[in-house]
Formats: sequence, C-alpha cells, structure tokens
Amino acid sequence: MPQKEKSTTLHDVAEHAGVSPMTVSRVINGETKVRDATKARVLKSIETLNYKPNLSARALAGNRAYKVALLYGNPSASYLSELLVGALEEISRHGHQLLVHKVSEKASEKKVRESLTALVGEYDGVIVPPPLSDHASVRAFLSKADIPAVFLSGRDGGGRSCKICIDDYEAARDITSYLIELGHRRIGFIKGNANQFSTGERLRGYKAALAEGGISYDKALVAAGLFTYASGLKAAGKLLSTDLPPTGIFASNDDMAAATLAVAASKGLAVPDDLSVVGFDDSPLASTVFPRLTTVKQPLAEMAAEAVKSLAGLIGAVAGGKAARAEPAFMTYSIVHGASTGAPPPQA
Amino acid sequence: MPQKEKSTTLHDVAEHAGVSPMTVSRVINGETKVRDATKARVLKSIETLNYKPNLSARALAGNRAYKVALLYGNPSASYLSELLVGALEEISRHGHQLLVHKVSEKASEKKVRESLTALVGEYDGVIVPPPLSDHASVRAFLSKADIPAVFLSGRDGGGRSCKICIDDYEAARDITSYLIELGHRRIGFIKGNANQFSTGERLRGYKAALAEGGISYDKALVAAGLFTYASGLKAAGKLLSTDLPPTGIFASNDDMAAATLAVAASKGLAVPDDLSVVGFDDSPLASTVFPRLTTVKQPLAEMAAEAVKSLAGLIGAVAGGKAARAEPAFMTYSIVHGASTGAPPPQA
DNA sequence: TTCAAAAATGTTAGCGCTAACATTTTAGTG
DNA sequence: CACTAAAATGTTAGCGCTAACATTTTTGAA
Repeated sequence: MPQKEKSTTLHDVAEHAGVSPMTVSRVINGETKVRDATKARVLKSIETLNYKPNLSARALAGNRAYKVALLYGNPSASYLSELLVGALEEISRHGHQLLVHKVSEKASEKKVRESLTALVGEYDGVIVPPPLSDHASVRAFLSKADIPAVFLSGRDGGGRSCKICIDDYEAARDITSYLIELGHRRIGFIKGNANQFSTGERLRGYKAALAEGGISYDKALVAAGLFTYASGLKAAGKLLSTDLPPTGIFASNDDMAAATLAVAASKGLAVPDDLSVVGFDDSPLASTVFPRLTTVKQPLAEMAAEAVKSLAGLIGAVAGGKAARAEPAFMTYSIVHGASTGAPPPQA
Repeated sequence: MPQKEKSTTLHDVAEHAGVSPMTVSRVINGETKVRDATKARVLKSIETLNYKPNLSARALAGNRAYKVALLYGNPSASYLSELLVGALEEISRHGHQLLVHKVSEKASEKKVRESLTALVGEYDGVIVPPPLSDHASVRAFLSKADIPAVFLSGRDGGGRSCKICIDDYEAARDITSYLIELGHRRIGFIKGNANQFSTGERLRGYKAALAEGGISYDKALVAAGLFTYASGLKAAGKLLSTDLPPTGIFASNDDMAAATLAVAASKGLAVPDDLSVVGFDDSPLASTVFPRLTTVKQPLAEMAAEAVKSLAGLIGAVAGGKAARAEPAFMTYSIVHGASTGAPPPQA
C-alpha cells in the first residue's frame, strides 16, 4: 500500500545524495546551475529511491497551480475525449488543475455571457476547442475579460490568446490530391458550416488541389453542409443525383462522409468501387462505419497538451507582468488511409 | 487578473469573521463541532470575501491527495469523454489527481501485466470502465495487486473493489417492453460480445419483456454481434433477410443499431414506418444518425463521479487500515425517445 | 600565486492548510 | 452557586517544496 508508509521526499533524496534539498529541487526543475557530477549523483539517488515529486507541495510553494477550464459545447464528444486525454496528461505533469466547463452554443447571448462570467474569477485560463473557438461572442467576451485563452482551430484570437491548429488548407489540398492521384477527375465537395473558419480553409485547399491537378472547378460538384450527418445526407443526395455524378467525394468532416456512405448504399453504389469517399477529423465514426473512411487525422491529444503548455506560458507571463502573446502553433496532421477510397470505375 | 493579487486565504476569512483559522477550516470541512452562530458568521465571511480553498495546500496538509488512474482501452471514445467529464468534476472538487492510462485490450497477457504493474506503485486507486472491466486478466491482476479499484459495469469485483453500474437487465426489459407497447410482436435482438457481462443481462431483459408481453421467444429472431458496427451490419442483414422479418429490432448497443439503420436503408425499408430500431448507450452515434435512435442512456458522468467517490472511500479505508469493501451501486438509466421507433406497419 | 567575478551550493522562511493537542467556554449536576 | 464533563474554539507545528538571499567553491585573468 503506497499510502501507508510515507513516500520519499526531496529531503530523503538530498540526504542520500549528500547534498542540500535545494540542489535536488534544482535538478528536478530547471537542471541549470548544477555541476554535472552533482546532477548525476542526484539523479541516481532519485532513481534509487524512486522519488516522485509531490505536486501539491510544489504547487503550493511555487505559487503556480493554475486552474484551467476546458470549455466545450460540442456534442461531438469524441473530439472532447481525445482532447481531455492529452490535456490531462500535460496538466497533471505540472500539477495544474483541469476542469471542463460546458457552454451551450445555442443558448442566448446573455446565457453564454453568464456562463463565461463565472469562469473569469474562478480560473486562470481557458482552452477553447471548436466550434466554440469560432463563436464570435465567446471570443469577444474572453478577449474583453482579458483572461488568458488558447483556441484550438478557429480564427486567430486577439488579446491574451494563442491558437493551436493544423493547417486545414494544406490538409484539404493533400487529401484532394490523393483522390486525384488515384485517377479521379470529378470530385465532389461537401462544405462545412459557413461560420467556422476551417470551412473556408478546407474549400480553399480543395480548389488548390484541383488547380494543381489541372481540373477546372465546377460549382455543380460542391454542396453545402453543416458538419452534421443529416446535412451530409442531403448534400450527398444532391451530388449523387446529377446526370454525371462525381466518382469521388470529399466531405468536410467524417459525419458528413459517413452520411455519404449511407446515401451511396441506398443508391446501390459500391464504395470504393463506384465511389470513393474521404472525410476529415478521423472521428470514431470514421472507423466505425464500413468501409473505414480515408480521412485526415488531427493529433488532438498533442494539440491539447500543447494548448496546456501555451496556456501555462500565457498565465505565467501575465502574472509576471509581461506582455503575453504566444505564437500560434501549427501541428502536423496525417492522412489515414481507409478502405473508402480507390481508383475510379473504368467507364467513368 | 486573479493571479496578480494574492487570493484570499483561510486566515483572511478567520480575521474577517473574528475567529481562529482552525474554526474556519472546520466550517469548510466537516462543519461539526461549531456553534451555529459561529458557523453562520464564518460562512458569511467566506461569501463576502469570495473565499476558495486552496486544494494544493489542503492536500499537502491533510496528506490526502489521491492519484487515481482511469484505465481505458476502449476505442469507443465517446464513452470515455463523458466519464472523464464526470470524473474530473468530482476529482477536482477534492483536489485529487486524475490520469488516464491506456491499456491495450488486444495486447498479450504479458504486456497488459506490464502496463498494470506500472500503475500499482504510482497510483492510489484505479477506475476501470468496460470493456476492461470484463477483462479477466485485468481483474485478476488488480485483485492480486490489492489496489483499490472501482469497476464500471462488468462483473462484480473481488478484493478491494466496488462496482458502479445500471441494471442492464431492467433497462433491456424496459426498452423491449416499449417496442411491445407500440404494437410490435416480432422483435429481433442483436446480441453483444459474449464475454461481456452486460451481454447476458441485456438478453435476459429482452426475454423477460417478451414473456411479460405474452410473446414466445423465437431463436430465429436473435443474431450474434460483437458490439461493433461491422458485426451489426451482418446481424441485421441476417435478421432482415428472413421470410418473415421482424418489425422491430433491439440492438445491444448503438453502433449495431446504427448498422441496422444502414441495412434497412439499403433494403429500402423506411425507419420507423417499416422497421423500428432501438439501441443501447446513447452514444454520440445515436444522435448522429438519421433518424435519431431510441436508446437507453446511462448517466455516465454521474457514474464516473460516483466511482471517484467510492474510490476515495476505498482508499481512505485502506489507508486507515479498515476493511475496505464498498457496496456496489446501481444508477438510474433513462430511455431516450428518438425517431427510430413507431408503430409496426399495419399489414404486419 | 592573488583576488575578484562567476558559478555552484546551502540556509532561511513560508506557501495555505490541517492534525493533534491545549485551552476556553458552555451546559448540566448536586 | 461551585464544579465538572462536554462542547467549542484556539495554538503549535509541520506537510513537501521552492523563492530569495547567503555562502562557499571554482575559475581565470592579472
């Protein structure tokens, strides 16, 4: 039972290594200004005694136990869970405290304001994932409240904010190019919600890939969507009912791509033989449906960890009275190759 | 900026209320052995000064900052995120620390053992959601390691463990009864993974409802499944290809129910006019697909919160040298009425 | 070699809170 | 109304760690 006997402390390590506690503290923190020989000795003692710093004590003494709120209003909980895993990992590494705070997107302006007002006194910083990160009034409020914030995706933030995202434009271009490489020439596109920043970026990427492939942009192959399954059904229905339907469809997210699969099935189209489908996000849905979707995977856990780091930096800077302005960070995405893509049918 | 000026401490409150810090501490904790008048005064001061206890300090002084690991191996991340939200809420209320620890279910026995061994020295307790809570070797290991554990669903645990769950049997019976009330007489059932405890319970509930409705159990209306979308496709395909297909299908989880919808669509069956479909879990998928599934909703966030509480109790008891054995808790589920259910077609 | 600047290490104090014990107040008895 | 047990409150000390400053050791130029 680890909790019966006292756990080893900094002092135990110090004694074992024959140095002062402060030196040990320095080793486990900055690791600067300690002679290599000493450092090695301390590290060995730490190893031997299996020392684990007590985060509570550290937070208390160092006066830096930030409380961070992860806002969410996203019913697409899959996104959330990966964020949480990453954020928790990073948070607990530093002894901060993470809370999840629900902000209903559909609530009235006033309600949102109330919900956020509660945060300001309570937390030292907030992390804002999409779609909240595109929510104008949320952004405006946080900016005015002058609370350190890190936005995931969405537009660039003003004030004490930072943005962590992947390059939606590049990713969309890449995955579209992939379809082109497979031989597709008529590629449909299902747009996302118009008020989200990534919607425009993904469309831009789609167009760029077409241009690079020497394919002219055809308005008839683009359908509006809202990032929802239902909207995907409608959009895919429209695209697949034309005289000359596309042989490949790029849906701006997996929900709509999954809907596209459903529409294809009901029309008797085989995927990927008759139609290739790609999505975006690598949501659980992407691997749930059959065939598994080819899609763009964002490193959400890493992004969340990065967000926590940036936020800690922002908070620290603000506390230190410095101008707080972290650089936006682009993370690397990857393309997940599923079974929903293949060469176009020969007659096409 | 909340982090610039020092936040109010226990002492500030004590001074404001004209009592000793210890009295304030007693008020915010047990609230016992303090005169009502004094307590009221202190509470008012707390209110006035907007005092928030410092969890780090409390944990440090009280020597009770439990580290809790939430194991997961569940690719169905939706489940996880709701658990996390609930667990985080409760955890941070007490200043404990939560970590998520991945345990690959498909790894070799040895790998699993290694993965878990790391936990034992590191954490004070673990929370084990399904499907891990049904994983025999995980259970055996935790029991032998004698680490406080709370299982969500799954079988009852031995050793220092506790189980939080809903009554799968009752829930399955309820939702089947609902189909019967709508007028269905031929109700198909798609089973879950055979090695999960809830699979048997749900089947038992299905049978009980049939019996109560005076419907005889027909083996031909039951298909095997594995809780996956792909297995659902197969099972639903089988059920809907018979001469006299069911008018309602109860899939043991939402993934398989969603697959049933897809099969229905490809067969030209309208849901719910030609076929009613119900699922189990209220996963995000349930509200993603069209039409929205009627399903059983487990209060996952509450269950996680309860798990944290139970775990804290177990750990405390163990630390105090008492026999640790918390009672299993049944939580209340609810039935979510979606658009996937309706009266059976008249000719049926 | 000598000595100051730089680098490495040590000392002191205290973060905010709560056990554990000490003291005061209150209520209850004869 | 004194006197004691019980209840309420206060005091002291320290949880494990790290700022901030104090001291020692090392380094390298004169």
